[in-house]
Amino acid sequence: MPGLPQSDSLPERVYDLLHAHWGPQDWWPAESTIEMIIGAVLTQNTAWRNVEKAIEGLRAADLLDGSALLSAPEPSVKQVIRPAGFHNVKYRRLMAVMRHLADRSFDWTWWQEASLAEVRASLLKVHGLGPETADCILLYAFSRPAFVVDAYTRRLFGRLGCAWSSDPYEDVAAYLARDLPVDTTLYGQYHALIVTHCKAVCKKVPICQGCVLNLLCTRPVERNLPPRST
DNA sequence: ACCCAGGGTCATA
DNA sequence: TATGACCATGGG
Repeated sequence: MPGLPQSDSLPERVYDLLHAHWGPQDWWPAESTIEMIIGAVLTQNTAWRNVEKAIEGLRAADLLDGSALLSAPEPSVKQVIRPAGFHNVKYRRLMAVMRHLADRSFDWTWWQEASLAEVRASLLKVHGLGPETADCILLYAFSRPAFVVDAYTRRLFGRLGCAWSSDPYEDVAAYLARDLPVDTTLYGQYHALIVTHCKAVCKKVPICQGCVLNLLCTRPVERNLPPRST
């Protein structure tokens, strides 16, 4: 209906409500690019407070540094990251990422200047970096407009009637970003707001009383992703 | 004694 | 290709 005001899409409405309620989020909590990347690996399926302990341990040991991490003794690194869990797996993943970054001498020029698709593909080649971790790094370490989809995102939109539980990551991201401006700051805020919101009120057990999205929650409708064009 | 957390990989059917 | 097990620790 041309001429009539277009109603906002669901992702836009959710963003507006979350931003109005929780305010601007200060993300990613890291003092350097390498610290952000290390944190992105350590926080895989792990509560952030446990990651903080590991990161502070690394900081105290002067290990928030790619070269230092690569040359540090394996047992000592594992000991320090132990609070973040999965230390054997995460040690291997950290080393794999650091070696990958060492290929470009821990210089960020290429990461900042190559196309988003190229950088994403490069990150995904690293064993232990999946789509979510790669997009977090793209978004928060390299300020690229990569839309992050995590379990909270699926849960939150699931509450709003979106039947996405098993749709591919890229499909969900493409749908959510479709009606949003391509904007790094916006994407960064969006992901942070979803995490903040879900940690507070959108737990696995539904708590929709008093939730800021209650207006949207009241009448869940099946919202399936459109069929993939390819 | 459960369940959960800012995922990803691998083996199996 | 689609589930399930596994990885490990700390807090509720």
